[in-house]
Amino acid sequence: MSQAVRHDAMRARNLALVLGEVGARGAVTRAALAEITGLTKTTVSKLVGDLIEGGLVVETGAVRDGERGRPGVEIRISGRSVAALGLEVNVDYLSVCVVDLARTVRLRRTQAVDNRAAPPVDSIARLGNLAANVVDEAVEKGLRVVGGVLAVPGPVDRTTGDVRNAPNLGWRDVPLASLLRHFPFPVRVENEANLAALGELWFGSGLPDFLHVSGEIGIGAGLVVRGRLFRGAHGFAGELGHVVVAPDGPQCRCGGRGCLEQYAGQDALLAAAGGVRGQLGVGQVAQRLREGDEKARDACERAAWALGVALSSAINLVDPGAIVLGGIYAPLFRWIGDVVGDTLRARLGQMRGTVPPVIVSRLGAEAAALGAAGQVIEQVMADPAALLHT
Amino acid sequence: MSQAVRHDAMRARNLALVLGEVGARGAVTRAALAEITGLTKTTVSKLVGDLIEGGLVVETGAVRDGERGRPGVEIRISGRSVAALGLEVNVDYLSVCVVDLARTVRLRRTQAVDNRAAPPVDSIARLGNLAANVVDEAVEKGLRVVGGVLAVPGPVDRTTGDVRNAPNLGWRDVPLASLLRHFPFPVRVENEANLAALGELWFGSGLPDFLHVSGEIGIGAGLVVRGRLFRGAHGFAGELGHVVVAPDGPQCRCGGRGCLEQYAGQDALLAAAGGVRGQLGVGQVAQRLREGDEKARDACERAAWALGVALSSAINLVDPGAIVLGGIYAPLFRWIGDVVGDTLRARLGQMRGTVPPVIVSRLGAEAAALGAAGQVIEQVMADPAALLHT
DNA sequence: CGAATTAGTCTATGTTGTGGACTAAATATT
DNA sequence: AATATTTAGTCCACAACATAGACTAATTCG
Repeated sequence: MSQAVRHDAMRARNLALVLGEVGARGAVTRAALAEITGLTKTTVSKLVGDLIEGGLVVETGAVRDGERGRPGVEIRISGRSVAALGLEVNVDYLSVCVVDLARTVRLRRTQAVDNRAAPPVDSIARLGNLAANVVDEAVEKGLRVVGGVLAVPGPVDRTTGDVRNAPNLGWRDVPLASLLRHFPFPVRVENEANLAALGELWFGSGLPDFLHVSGEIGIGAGLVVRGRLFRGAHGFAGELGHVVVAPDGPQCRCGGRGCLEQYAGQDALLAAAGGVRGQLGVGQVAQRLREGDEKARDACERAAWALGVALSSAINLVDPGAIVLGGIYAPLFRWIGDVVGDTLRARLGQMRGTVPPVIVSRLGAEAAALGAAGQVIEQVMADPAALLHT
Repeated sequence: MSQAVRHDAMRARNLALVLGEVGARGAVTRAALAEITGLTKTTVSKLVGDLIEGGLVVETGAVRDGERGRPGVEIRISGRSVAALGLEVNVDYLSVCVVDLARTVRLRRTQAVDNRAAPPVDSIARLGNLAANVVDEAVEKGLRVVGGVLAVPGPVDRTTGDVRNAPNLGWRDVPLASLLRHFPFPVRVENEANLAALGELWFGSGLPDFLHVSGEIGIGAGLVVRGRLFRGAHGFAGELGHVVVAPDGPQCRCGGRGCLEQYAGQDALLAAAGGVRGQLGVGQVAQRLREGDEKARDACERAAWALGVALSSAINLVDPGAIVLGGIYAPLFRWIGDVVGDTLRARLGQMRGTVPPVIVSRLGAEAAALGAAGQVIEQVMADPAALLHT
């Protein structure tokens, strides 16, 4: 519910407005900020003063742009004080990163571990260590880590922050509170597919509207509309893997039949490409494709067709601005992108003038960890006043 | 983009906050409002004073609740001053209504016309007349009509307000500006499925989260999340009719195959129920069903199964809080509701703890016109200051 | 009937943004 | 080279709005 607006809330909003404009434009003078925001020069000066004092922005010297008149002083987001921690547990690796307020990745560590084999407690402890080291390093660099978000591959209970069920990890009711309380700043938990989409938003293509598809063992999707994540009524939106491709298709572990996952999930794709389960990785499939392996090519085509079918349903329902393929689809994009696009055009082209473009994510496995850190940064950008007064 | 907050914006927001609280609770005293909103009694008194002066709320006498202390004076939304016009063009009828700020329907007129047969200009003129009469009557009742929204069955260009293509009506590039400028208040155009969903939100079940399915010739859906309509990147979200049921199913007019519309659209349903096209209405099908007609029953079952399949994809993607069936599915609900529910449970039950309930819309053909008027009311509630200062 | 209690108003005060005057620092003009 | 013009940023008096607490009003309890 929206809250009452008092003087402090007014100030908080205007601070966020100015900070957001600085972030969006990279470097702006106070005078330009006044014109953009509609606030007076006086007010902008005061707001910028507070932001500088809080270390959120810095003056970067006068601009000599050849225009006449006194040159303005450019203001930029400061990357030297506030930072955020991103954490990720996934099936076969752990990853942490520290991102500063200017959205520069300052530190990152990835550790290959089979988290299905290890008990959850061990994985959590290992991640905790990794993160503690990275945070120490960040502090040495003069950064102030103000928050963290942990990405887990499965639905997260939005109220408690616990993981109810992460089938890919084999986790069930894992209480993450112990890990999260380990730090001197708040740490939240969030679904990995959602965070990968946000990673793409803040560190990838820069598009404000898209559906990001994370192909892994399951297939998740994160919908970003006008720069904001769509979560649905309970926070479970984006289960693209169980969208129907063929209602009488192969049995799926979800209880349904013919779900996308059975055609384009990692296991289905690898099996169709001719690997014994667990013996073949996506990297090797890409290698075989480069060598012209027909079985691998057919497997990709089938997966891409199914992905196109499921995405055509998704586009009809949620009308995304673009489709971004990530996860295992990124390395395979050369062999699936066109088939997906063709399938979409065949099913949607007549109805809509334009079909959303299908593009590949340039972010690798770190997408979710980046999105996690980015979410903290976003929170600071949305309410800088919260940081200034404490 | 969020705007700068000045004193007037602060006031505007607090006015909206107070008005919204009055609307949500039906009747509240100033003292209760102060406690609810966190504003001081002084401020609430001033805000309420302005709202009373503007005719948006009224005092309805002291409450004698048996508690000790001075009794408070209850404030309610006033239905006696501000009102909104809802208009709807559909395939076989025109409909207009006037709704007051208390969301009471004050006037409504429906006219059966075959708008496919008539040229668009005639339909528009007829609707204009109908609306002008109703507005006159409203004015006689002392109401001040502050805005209107027109519902059309097809995608609307959000920027110009023109209808690009309404296949069910046979309309193409119909410029509605002439009709819309006819009134001394602004009139916008909006998609009928979206407005039907909003009608359900404000005049129906009262749920804040649901997917409303408008079964007509096409099948549209409107997604409401936390009391707000989800539109997607271009405003074309909710095309449930072209969600894939079977990728190699019957050819659809959209260019795809096996779209939901081919199984559960009005034409498909009536054809399967044994009618020659145009000879049988939904009402008669319901009659036959009551009489135990097997062909009609099988047709409904097949449509319901397909609807369940498509909805399971939709639920996986957008995670709605409930499914509300409207349009032609409302009179047929007795014969399709269970099959839809069973299909959903079979496909989703294992994955999610609970499957969204499938309920029937209690609103009839007026859903969209009500939603249209409701949208104007909502706008007033969201920014009452805009009305007060002019 | 007076004490206690709650509703609502009134007045002085504080916080924030505004608008215009003012100072500062550059380029253009003479 | 000196002066005018232009733009950036600061300063100060003022206005808008919310706050806090005193005050008045209207009720129930004892």
